Amino acid sequence: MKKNKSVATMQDVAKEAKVSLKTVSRVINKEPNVSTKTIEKVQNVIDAIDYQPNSFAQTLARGKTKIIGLLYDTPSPNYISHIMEGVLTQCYKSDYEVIIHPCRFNELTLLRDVELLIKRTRLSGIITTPPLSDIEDLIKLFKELNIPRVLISPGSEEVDEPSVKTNDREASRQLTNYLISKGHRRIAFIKGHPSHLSVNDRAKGFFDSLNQANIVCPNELIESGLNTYQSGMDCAKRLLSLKDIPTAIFAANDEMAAGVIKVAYQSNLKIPEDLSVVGFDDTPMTKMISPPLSTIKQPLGLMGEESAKNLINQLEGGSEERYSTINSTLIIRDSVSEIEP
Amino acid sequence: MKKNKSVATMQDVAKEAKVSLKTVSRVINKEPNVSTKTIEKVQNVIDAIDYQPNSFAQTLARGKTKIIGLLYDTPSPNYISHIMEGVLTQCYKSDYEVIIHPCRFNELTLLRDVELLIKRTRLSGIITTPPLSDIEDLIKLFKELNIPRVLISPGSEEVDEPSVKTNDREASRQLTNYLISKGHRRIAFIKGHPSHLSVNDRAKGFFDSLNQANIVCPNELIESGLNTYQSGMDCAKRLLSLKDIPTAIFAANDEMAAGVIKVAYQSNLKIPEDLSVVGFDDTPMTKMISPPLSTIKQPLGLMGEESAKNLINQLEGGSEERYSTINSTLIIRDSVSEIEP
DNA sequence: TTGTAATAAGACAGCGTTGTCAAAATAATC
DNA sequence: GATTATTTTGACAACGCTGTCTTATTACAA
Repeated sequence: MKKNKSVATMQDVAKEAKVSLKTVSRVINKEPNVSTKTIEKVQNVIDAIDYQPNSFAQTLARGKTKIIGLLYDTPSPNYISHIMEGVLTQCYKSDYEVIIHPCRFNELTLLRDVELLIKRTRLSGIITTPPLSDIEDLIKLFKELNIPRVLISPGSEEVDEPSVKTNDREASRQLTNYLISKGHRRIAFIKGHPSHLSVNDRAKGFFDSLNQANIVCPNELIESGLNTYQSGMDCAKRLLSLKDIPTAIFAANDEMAAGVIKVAYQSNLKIPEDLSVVGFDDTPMTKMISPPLSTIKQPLGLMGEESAKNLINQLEGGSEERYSTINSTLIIRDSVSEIEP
Repeated sequence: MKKNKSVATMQDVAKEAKVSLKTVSRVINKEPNVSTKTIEKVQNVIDAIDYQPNSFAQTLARGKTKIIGLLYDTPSPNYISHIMEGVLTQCYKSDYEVIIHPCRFNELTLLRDVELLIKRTRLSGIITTPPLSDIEDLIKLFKELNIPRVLISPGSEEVDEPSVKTNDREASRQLTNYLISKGHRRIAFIKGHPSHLSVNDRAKGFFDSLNQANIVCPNELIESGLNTYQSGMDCAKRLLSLKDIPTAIFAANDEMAAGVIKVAYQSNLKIPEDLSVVGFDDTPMTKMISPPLSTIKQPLGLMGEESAKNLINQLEGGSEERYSTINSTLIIRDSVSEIEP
């Protein structure tokens, strides 16, 4: 190939520094047993000619990659881009590359696709986001391929897999407590997408709080949505056509909550005076709608960082905690009113 | 290394099919001059043992990578994730890998960072998003490094670089025309972030329309924001404290438009009855606020696809158009009212 | 048939690293 | 000062593929 214009190679460094190839390699990889004098000499040459090791040659020689795959399936742009941000910064620090891979949740070829991805790019580890974190066959595949992995927010509780979770259930309980503390007793809940197990915790926390306060929630106040704005509207329509409408509605995500608010306005209800609404996720939109929505914020960036840290730790043979939980926080804005009983 | 558990290699295929290494290579790369019989024989073995070529070895041997870098600097999650989606699907088809790389616009190390990225990962091509597409030093760097590239939505008109643009100026003109057609004459404009050249076109189109209609726009009606919700509120406050407030406000992006709406409500103005508002970008939020915002939608996914296509075409020696323009479209919703003069 | 051109298949040397093992240099011991 | 550890360096063969060049095979014409 074009030997002339090409980038500097280890050969060049070795020749210039008058040492062997292997010694340069040692310096680069900070291996022990190199005299400080040699290190300095080599490092100077490296700096001088701006040498960058060829990662492909490294990978080939080492027999293993430094690449992490981030799998996702069309979650909200907000979700994935923040998770990604965290994963990238962490991987960048540890000199790992990241391959972002969109999947189709309910595509038949999902498993094969992922298998090919892993084999083709020789991924050294994988991070999954919901709802992929709950696909049992996928996890089985990872096990078979024996590939290190971290699941972000798996919904099932008994997963014996490295994972990063948030305390959604507890946060959800707190938010419900907050509603109750404001005098609400007739509270409706709109569940999230049935196949997204990870949103289940949100419902659980809701019921935890109600039980604790000895409030019984009639079935008519429980709706099931699809995580979309439209489905939030649909559920709200049913809820608001009840003879005895709820005083507050807790939607399992912000989009659905926004749908609720929309329908409430259409029904000439004022928010929060006539109806309190809360959501979950703290998407940017929550600040911009009227009234600004009270909700729960997941530390997405941190979750991304944490999962990458966890995975890299596995890869480098560390033995830290394989499970971690990060706290979500309540964001109180103006969508809840105090009511007199 | 662990020769036992390892994945299948070209050797294995060659041995099994009783052909030479090179012949297997030919089949894999669909090179000419292989008899159909041999192709079939080899392909069968490949399928049977589920052989996947080692891309690192390929890259090393070929002397060039199939990796594209996508550079971005904290644009809205919505923007980057849709662009990314398009880039990924296109690259996936052509068997390219994508490395997503966040940059810090005004960090001193930006240039060095990018240079290192390129050298370290041996990127074969680069795609930039705004505002990076307008950093002259960055483009100079690309030129020096002689690396193929595509700029998405560069703001400057005279860039002689492969690029993918939208007809923002024209779309903006049309949206303004629409306002005028509804009887508006006193229309305010909130410009975008001064260092994001790409949003300039939006202002230009606005003035195009006004000029065409022989409407003069007093200076007091031109505000300059920072693309954020908060800055939209700030600008709106000034605009709405004028003695003679505008009948319509065109904000250069949706976030700022949302800020305008917020402030208008605070000032007890009804929208669209008392004030019409339009934005730009069609972020998901625009449907959820009240009233749903009229705006302009950029085909982000397509833009991503197009830029990847363009870049890959350069890389593979094709000679198609280096510039392309994709049409943005007007999205008319309920934030504009007709006014009687 | 025989000779020639076209086509198909293979041998072999890299690509730029790292791992293994051996050699050289240095330090430590008696 | 001779001998033995220890540390530091180097030679060389992988890693799994592709490019170049050569050879074997087949097709075609005379």
